[in-house]
Amino acid sequence: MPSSDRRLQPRRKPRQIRAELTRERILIAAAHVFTEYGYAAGTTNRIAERARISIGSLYQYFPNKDAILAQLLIRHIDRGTWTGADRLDLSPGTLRATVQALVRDAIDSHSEDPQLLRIMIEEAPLSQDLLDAIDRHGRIRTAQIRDLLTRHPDVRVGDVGTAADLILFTIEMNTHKMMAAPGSVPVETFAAELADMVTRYLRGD
Amino acid sequence: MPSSDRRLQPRRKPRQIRAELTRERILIAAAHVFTEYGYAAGTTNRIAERARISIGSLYQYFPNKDAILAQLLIRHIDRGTWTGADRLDLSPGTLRATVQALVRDAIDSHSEDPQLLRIMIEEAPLSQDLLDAIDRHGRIRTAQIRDLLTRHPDVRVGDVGTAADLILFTIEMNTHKMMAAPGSVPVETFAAELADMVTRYLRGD
DNA sequence: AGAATAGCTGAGCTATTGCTCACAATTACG
DNA sequence: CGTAATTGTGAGCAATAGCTCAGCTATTCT
Repeated sequence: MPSSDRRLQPRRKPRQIRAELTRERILIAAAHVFTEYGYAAGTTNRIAERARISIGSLYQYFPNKDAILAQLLIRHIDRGTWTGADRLDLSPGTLRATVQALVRDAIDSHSEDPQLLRIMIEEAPLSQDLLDAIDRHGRIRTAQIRDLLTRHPDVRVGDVGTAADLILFTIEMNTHKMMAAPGSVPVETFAAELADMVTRYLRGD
Repeated sequence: MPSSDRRLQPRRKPRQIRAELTRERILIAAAHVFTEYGYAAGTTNRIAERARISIGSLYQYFPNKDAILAQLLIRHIDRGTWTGADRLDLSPGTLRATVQALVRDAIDSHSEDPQLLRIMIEEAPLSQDLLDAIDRHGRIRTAQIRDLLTRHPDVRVGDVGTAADLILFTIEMNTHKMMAAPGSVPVETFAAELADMVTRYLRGD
């Protein structure tokens, strides 16, 4: 599934180890700079400075600023610390535990660098390709959850598709908020309440 | 509670009707331009052009670009089509209806211009004053909901404060998503499921 | 070693943006 | 009227951004 957007492709493929290292330093620096300054104020010159390479080098591996952030986001999506839905427990009486596993997954995927993730999602001007990639990822997850809801004996909701959308988004956003603005409520407490809400919903009274 | 941030105050107070009209045209144009181009690409010159006034006039009523968007957001907050919590039904067996009223409020406050609201919240560099205003508004709502949860006979949750935070945010974000990306699911269906989820949570099994 | 290739540099070009200011036009008011 | 106050104008300034390119250095290959 190759990206069709030329504007996100590097102009040169690194052929030496040195080059690969430079590319990596750029990405690491970019993550730091975006986190610290946000996307708009995270200039390419600042990234190059932080990576201790010249601005010219940066533009040998990334055709433009967007491509740098795109690469970071792609990596985050691909890494996907996602508990395969098929590995989740489907026996009766375990719905609560199943939901808790979902919540934990969400927390895990946010705990690495919540600030950067927030910037990538909220501030960045995402290209159509990126949006497609995110969408694809979302569809896969939704399908998995829908399948899980269909097969779990304790689940009683009207439309499984709607329910899957609803709980995925709810878990995602609440986790996102919790990680981005920490301190207001203990993580464990909030996670437990969140799991409660979803569980009670799925059990259908 | 006057704003202390000088950078958001207009430099001149309009004294003639003509001036008031100009100010209004700027705000209307800004709403359109921000909606169409986003915040970063919605330049002040574009706003002036659309309002059919000169860029100089724009800067007589707003000290900078941020102030324009701040004014739009303030207005949205102040308008607040908010069903007073005290007007909500607290008699037993009506929890479902009460929650539905909350969901409807959220939908109403988003339906006017969801795209603009998204931009204001997600793209704009909000000043501390703005953030404070939003925070204040949020606290008031949270307090109202907490009060409601405490007094409603059908509500059975552990910590009322956490529950209030959780359901307000969940309703807000799900509504936000539904209005911003329309078409995927019928609004009524989604709203009903959302209300179901919250209701079942609050009833505590 | 020497040529060829790959990688790196950074001054500065081009484009754009938020915003100013000297001035003109309009309105208020005696 | 005539004068002062208010409102409106828009060329252009200063700052900053993304990005290029001519030339340098490092590595690889024969």
